[in-house]
Amino acid sequence: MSHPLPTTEEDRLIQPLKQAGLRLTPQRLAVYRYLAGVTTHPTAQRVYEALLPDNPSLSLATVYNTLEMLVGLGVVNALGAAGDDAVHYDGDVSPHVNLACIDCHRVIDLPSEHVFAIKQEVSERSGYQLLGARVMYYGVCPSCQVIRNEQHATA
Amino acid sequence: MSHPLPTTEEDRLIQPLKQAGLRLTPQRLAVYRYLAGVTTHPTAQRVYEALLPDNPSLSLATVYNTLEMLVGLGVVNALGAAGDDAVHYDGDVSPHVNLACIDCHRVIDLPSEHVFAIKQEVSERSGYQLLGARVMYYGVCPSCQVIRNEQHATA
DNA sequence: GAACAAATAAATAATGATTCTAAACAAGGA
DNA sequence: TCCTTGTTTAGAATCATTATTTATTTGTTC
Repeated sequence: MSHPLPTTEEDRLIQPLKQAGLRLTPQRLAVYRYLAGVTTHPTAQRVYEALLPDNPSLSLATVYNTLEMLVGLGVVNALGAAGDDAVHYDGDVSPHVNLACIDCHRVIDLPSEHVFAIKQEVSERSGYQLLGARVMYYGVCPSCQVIRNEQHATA
Repeated sequence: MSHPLPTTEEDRLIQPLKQAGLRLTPQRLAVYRYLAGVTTHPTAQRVYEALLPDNPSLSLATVYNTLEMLVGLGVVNALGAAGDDAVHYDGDVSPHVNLACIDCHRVIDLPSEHVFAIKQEVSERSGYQLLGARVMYYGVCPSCQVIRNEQHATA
């Protein structure tokens, strides 16, 4: 082939895997593809449920292991819990802000020019070997604010 | 008294408590004071252990309840886990960056001009009622990088 | 200041997300 | 093919966190 192939999810996963001496397995690809293809910020349980129909033999432990590995490779971010007590993951590792609602436990993205600057700041000054980021603000989303007000009025 | 009192930890806790209709108890003050007076980012368990000598009747459940409340009041930030699976808390709610090491699970602070800008950006654009922030980068700290290299050399 | 009511803390049990363990499986090299 | 190594699976175990129940404290009213 004389022209460059477009970058696929597969490509973005294979390189870091090789570099770490790890194999590309169907399970790993499936987990990564799912996270990369979705704009939500699912928990391990949700990833498992989403993949189960097409991967009937998939184990929840594998999802946990794979997510941990992907975080270690830096191709997925671990955002931590969002009011619930399950870790949410983000397949988008480009600098952006996450917003979590502590009532409905949903997490959304928010573009921001300044996160680029922070990332540079950190990687230059810290001496850390950076793996990922967790730029998350938490609070009550507009629709849950409405619900809270209704309940307050009722009570 | 004709001159203004200096702001103490107590003051910064009492106002939000009153506004929420909650009482100031010795336990709540102790937890808040500890977090506000420390530059580390302890877990609930650590807070409990630190306070136990002076508060022999303190219960771990109370620490959890209190921390959750303080987060809800916005006077403490919940940073999420740092490679371990325990939530770390930050008594410093002023905008700054946290850096977590996934090997030793320590979390440190890093000043940053840009976090101020992000916070404003988010609170203006999001429509969320913001309670706290979690601006955390994770990776391997310099001393744990050394340890990793040693192990690699040995193995 | 005693007696009541509401809020809070304590102790402990229960939950459930995550991790560990052991066994089966797959891939690659001699 | 056989062996070695890495990976997945299934289920048991762990342990941070939450819920529950009871006792204590606090604030209030007479």
